[in-house]
Amino acid sequence: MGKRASAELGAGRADDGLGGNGRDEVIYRNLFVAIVENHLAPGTKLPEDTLAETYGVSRTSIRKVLQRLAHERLVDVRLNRGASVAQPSVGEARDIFSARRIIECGAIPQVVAKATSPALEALRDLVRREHAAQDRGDWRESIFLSGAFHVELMRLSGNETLTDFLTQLVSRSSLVIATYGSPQTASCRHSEHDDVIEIIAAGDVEAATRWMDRHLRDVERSVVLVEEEPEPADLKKILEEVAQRRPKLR
Amino acid sequence: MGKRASAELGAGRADDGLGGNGRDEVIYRNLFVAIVENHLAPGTKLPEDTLAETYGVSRTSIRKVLQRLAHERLVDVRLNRGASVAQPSVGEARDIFSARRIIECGAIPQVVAKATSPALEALRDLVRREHAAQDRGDWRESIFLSGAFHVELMRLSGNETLTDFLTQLVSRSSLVIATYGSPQTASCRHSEHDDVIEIIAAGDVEAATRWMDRHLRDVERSVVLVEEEPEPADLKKILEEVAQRRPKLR
DNA sequence: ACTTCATTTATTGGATACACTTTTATAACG
DNA sequence: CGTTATAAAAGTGTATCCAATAAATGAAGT
Repeated sequence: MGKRASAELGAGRADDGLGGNGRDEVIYRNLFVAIVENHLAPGTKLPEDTLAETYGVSRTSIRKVLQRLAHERLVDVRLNRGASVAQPSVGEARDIFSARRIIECGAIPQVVAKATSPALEALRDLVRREHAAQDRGDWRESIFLSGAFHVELMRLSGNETLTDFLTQLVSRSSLVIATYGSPQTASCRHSEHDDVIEIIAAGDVEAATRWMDRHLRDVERSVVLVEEEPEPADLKKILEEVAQRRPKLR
Repeated sequence: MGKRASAELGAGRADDGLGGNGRDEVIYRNLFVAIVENHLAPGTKLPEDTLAETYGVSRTSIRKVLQRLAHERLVDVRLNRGASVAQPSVGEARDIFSARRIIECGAIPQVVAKATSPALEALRDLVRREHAAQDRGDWRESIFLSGAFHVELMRLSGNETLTDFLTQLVSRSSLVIATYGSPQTASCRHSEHDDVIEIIAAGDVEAATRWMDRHLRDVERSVVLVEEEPEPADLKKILEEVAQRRPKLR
């Protein structure tokens, strides 16, 4: 895993309005990256004791971090049942992408208006790194940088509130990608990010908006696809079926 | 203060993905309403001990609630300095209203598409209550219900994620109104909420979008107005001026 | 009298301890 | 052999305790 690009994907600012103490900020970022880059699969339990030992702090600090991640909907916390990596439902996934279309397209005018040359160059660099990651087959980094691109684009609008919202939507998108959709599906094709930079540089609001809408619909279509059953897991039945196919243990 | 309308203004759902235990959920809602209805002025310190005694729980639970409110940007938490009711900056205020325009206008198509008769009737009832509060001069309830209207309108879209975002934006708007802007300015005039219901009932997406944009710009203009200085509080000067006006103590 | 420095007080950050709930393991029973 | 009941284990929820930091008070010096 190369040098981290956490800075770009926000993950909450250093001073975030919360009382981030530096130490638990590090813990937060670690968990955040672990979840968003899919090192921790959706549904994975996150026991407080384990995390506390891992990071050499007490459960108190861990709980704070988990609460924060829960509020960002990256983990589920159920009463007396602890925290686990969130598993977005299909409906949730649709909401997320719908929200992204509305917000990212809606902010395009301000993004175009405030886009400066150096800012665009920074975006180009981000895309370069994204392509590099893709070429070397590092799909985790690739997805990560792809998300960072969208967030940084939004940051150009100068609207911190919207940027925070989008940061959350983008990280949740990563969870959606991890839950539904095959790895290569999401990361490989959609790297037309170069295009939109030039459209924005040209100052064409209409075209940029249309591009963004199409782009997001493409990503969504390539991922959500199947409405799968809630999976109460007829474990018994499944095992019986398998057993019938292989009547004896060889 | 009449029966509360907390349900409408969200304030986080009962099961919110966090481990809301019922007890601290009550505490959260209390504080939430107190802040949004401006019973607690922006900048008010919120000492943990005081709150703990008030609600008869330990500081631990209070801290959890404060963290949550901090994440929703209704309180500021600074390291080793505790929590206080947030004071949105002018820039923040602008961002909030800008975000609201993008999100609320952007969601109009889905709102119109999914609006049902009973849903619209519920909205009309909300407006009736808003007018009632206005007529009796209860500007707190009035502002509260006005916000609830926007949130409930968004809820019609069926997009929970966007509804959550808007809930946060609306409550922060209340803080902005409390910080800048005179009470009657904000609550009195803008009760054209009836109009948009009929436009939506008629299914006119274009008109509804235009209405919403104009409405939100009106609200913003009536509130933010002045870019005021950071107020390092020339306490001394102020007191001297007062002293000069009243040279002797009676 | 005003400023500066030291001490005291108040308040927060974080760790530990204990009560309670859920889950797992074990044993008794059908 | 499978099912249910009981007991142990693991894990979470909350309160309390101690250390660290910031605010407030008071003293000394200019």
